[in-house]
Amino acid sequence: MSTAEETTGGEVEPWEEVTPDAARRLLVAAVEAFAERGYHATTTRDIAGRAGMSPAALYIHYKTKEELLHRISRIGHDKALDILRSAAQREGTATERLADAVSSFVRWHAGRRTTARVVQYELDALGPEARAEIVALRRQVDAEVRGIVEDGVASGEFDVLDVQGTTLAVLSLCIDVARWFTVDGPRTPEEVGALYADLVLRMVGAR
Amino acid sequence: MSTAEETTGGEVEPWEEVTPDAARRLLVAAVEAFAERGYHATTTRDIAGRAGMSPAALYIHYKTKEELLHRISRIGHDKALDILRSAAQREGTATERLADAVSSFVRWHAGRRTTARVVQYELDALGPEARAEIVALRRQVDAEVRGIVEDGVASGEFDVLDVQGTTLAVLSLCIDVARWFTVDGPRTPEEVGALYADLVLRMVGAR
DNA sequence: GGCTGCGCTAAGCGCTCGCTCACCGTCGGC
DNA sequence: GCCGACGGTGAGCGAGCGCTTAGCGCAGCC
Repeated sequence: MSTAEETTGGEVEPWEEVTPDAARRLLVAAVEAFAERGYHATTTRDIAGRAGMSPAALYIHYKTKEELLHRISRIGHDKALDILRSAAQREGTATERLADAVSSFVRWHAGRRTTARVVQYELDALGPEARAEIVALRRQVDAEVRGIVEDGVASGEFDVLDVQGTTLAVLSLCIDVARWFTVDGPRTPEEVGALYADLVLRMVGAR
Repeated sequence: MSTAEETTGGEVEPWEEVTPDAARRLLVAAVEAFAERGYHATTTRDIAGRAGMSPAALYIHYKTKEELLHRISRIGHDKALDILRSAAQREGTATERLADAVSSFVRWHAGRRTTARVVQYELDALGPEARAEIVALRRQVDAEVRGIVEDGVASGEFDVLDVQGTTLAVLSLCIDVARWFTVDGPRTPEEVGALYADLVLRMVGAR
């Protein structure tokens, strides 16, 4: 496994699905700007400038500034869901699968922190239709984690009183990594992933 | 204990320290607007409108829109720190104090969710000086929780490998309540507080 | 070599933003 | 009964926003 994969939860080259090249450069610039300043504080001139283009160029590839956020959010949620599904569907005990899910999910939130910030914290800036689409993806994210917790309870591996509440707390813990993590900090994404996997196994009372 | 106190972590009447009355009405309106839409998406016209005043009235009581955010953030952080200090300094075992700290901190984040959202998620909208002041308060918040965890480790009540990392995770878990909690949800602030206190005691390996 | 289509830019439109200013009603002190 | 202080308003300023449009340079085709 390459270093890039280790810090991105399996993501080799991000945004490679966005074409043509100019559209990808604009999208990457938007991710950086949105993560740094927030969607509403970011101007289309700032995005275009970071991509080395004129403000008008943005509107050749995207209809509006909101469409840019929508695309980022959609691709990011797909990726996050992918990561959790890979962990949930692998072979192994519920304990192993939960630890894998948490550590890779956390590695993604820390390693690709700019993307994760936009994905997790700029949801409210989307219009009703786009938000509804993303909320549906988030429900699937919740379902994946809840499934592993339920498996662990059923097999007697876990000791959990409130499955839905505990699932919510586990996801909440992972998601908030995108808020506080910084590359200047004392921990690598891998270390945070390992620490969090341990903490979550304690939360579910894994034996 | 009254219902108001139960859902606000001891806060009887919020913002009573803000005078005169018009300044408090503007500030309460700003908290609602910032929590709902975010600082940058909120206009001074919106804030004034919610307070039943003209846009110009805002500038009689506050120098800028940012000063409003600063005051909200400062008062909110003071309150949050108060809540944690009360729990940390009470008599009892580290286990009891940590459970008390987490449940009351979470009750505040859930019960006064609008305030907590602004306090926890609009920090980046502040200028450098104001942000530095708030960051110092947040370090004190961290120190309070870390103190309890260290006490528990010293007394043998807790089993924690990484004290700083675990403290960070505990606080992160509590803070993120402000993001997902809603009054329409299935849980009351008290229920979330109790659930989270239990989860945190598991995280620190309380016997 | 001339033509066409496309990615891109320079300029700028209409609008709304944070904020200001000239003015006004009310109320306590004398 | 008049006056100054103060909290408030209506109108609007300059700036910067998201987005549009007319036109330009260049690669590909005949």
